[in-house]
Amino acid sequence: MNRNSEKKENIRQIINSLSQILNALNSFSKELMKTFSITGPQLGALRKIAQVQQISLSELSPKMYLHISTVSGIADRLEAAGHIIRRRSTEDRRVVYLSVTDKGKEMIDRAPHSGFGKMVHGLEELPVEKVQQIHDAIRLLVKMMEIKNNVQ
Amino acid sequence: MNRNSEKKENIRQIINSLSQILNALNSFSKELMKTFSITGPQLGALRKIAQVQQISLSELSPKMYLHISTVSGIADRLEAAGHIIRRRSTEDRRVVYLSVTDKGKEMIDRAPHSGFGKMVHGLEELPVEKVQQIHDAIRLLVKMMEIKNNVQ
DNA sequence: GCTATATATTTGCTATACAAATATTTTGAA
DNA sequence: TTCAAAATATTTGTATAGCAAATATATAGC
Repeated sequence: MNRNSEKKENIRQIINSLSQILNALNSFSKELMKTFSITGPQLGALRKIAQVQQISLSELSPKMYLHISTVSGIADRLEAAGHIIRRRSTEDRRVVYLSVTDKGKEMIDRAPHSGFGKMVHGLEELPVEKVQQIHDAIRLLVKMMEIKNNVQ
Repeated sequence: MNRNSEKKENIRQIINSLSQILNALNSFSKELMKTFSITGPQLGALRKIAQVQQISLSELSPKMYLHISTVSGIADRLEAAGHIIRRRSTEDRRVVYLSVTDKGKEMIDRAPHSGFGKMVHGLEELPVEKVQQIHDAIRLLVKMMEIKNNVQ
C-alpha cells in the first residue's frame, strides 16, 4: 500500500470512528430518556435556562438553533413535568421568562452530563502530553469544518 | 496553571470541540433535508441497503439500532419517494427484501456523504503523518467509550 | 392615536421512534 | 402430521421533535 492510499484509509477510518462516537451518543440519548424520563432536547434546554437564572423564549431559541415554536413546545413539556416555571415579565408583558425549579435543578444534577462520561474518565487516566495531543487533533478537525465557536 | 488543571482544561475543550462537531452535523442534516428532500435516517437506510444489494427489515433494523417498526416506516417513505422497492422473498414468504432503485442510487451519489465533507477535504491537504496522528487520537477516544465496532 | 413590530402561543403538518397488536408464514415438537 | 410456538413484517396508537403560518397581545415609533 503506497502512502497516498494509506492516507485515504486513515481518513476513512477517522470518519468512521467519529460516526461511531455519534451513534454512541444517540444511544446515550435513548438511555437517558428511559432512565430519567427526560429527552435530550429537554435536558439541553434545562441546562441553558439554568445557566442564566431566567431567559425568554426569543433568547433561548437562537441558543438552541431551533424555531421558537419548537422551543415553546419543549418548554410546555418541561413545565408540565415541573422542571421549569413560566413567569410573565412585569416590564414588558409580551415577554415570558423561563426559570428552573428545584426539581429541575435536581434533574440537572442527577442526569449524566452526556454520553461523554466514559470518555472523560478515560482521558483523566492518560498522561497530560497524550491529552494535549488528542486536544490538538480534535481542534484541527473543528477548524477544518469551519465551525464558529458559539459560546454562550 | 499546574499540570493537572492544564489537563482538565484540555479535556473540557476536547468535549467542547466534539460537541461542536455534533452540532454542525445536526445542522447539516437539516440542510440536507431542504436541499435534497430526504432526511438523515432515510439517507442512512438507503446507504445501508445499497451496500448489500438487498436486505430484509429484520436484518436492517439492528444495523440501524432502530426498532423494526421504525425502520418499516422509513422504508415506507423511501418506497413512496421511489428510492427503494419492496420485493417478497420466494424462499421464505414472510421476508420482504428492500433494494435500491436507480433513482435511489442517484440520490446516494448526489447527496453529500455527510457533514464531514469539509473535514475530508481538510484532511486530504494534511501530510500522511499528521493524518495518522489524528487517526490514533480518535481511535483512542472510541476505545475509551467502549463502542463495539459494528462492521457490516 | 394608529400602524408596524416584537413576543409568545396555537394550529397544522411531517418525520422519528417505540411498543403492542395483528396477519401471515415457517418451524418444531408431540 | 398436526398444531402450537416462533419469526417476519405491518398496522395502530402514543409521544416528541421540528417547522411554518396564523393568531393574540403588548410595545414602539411615526
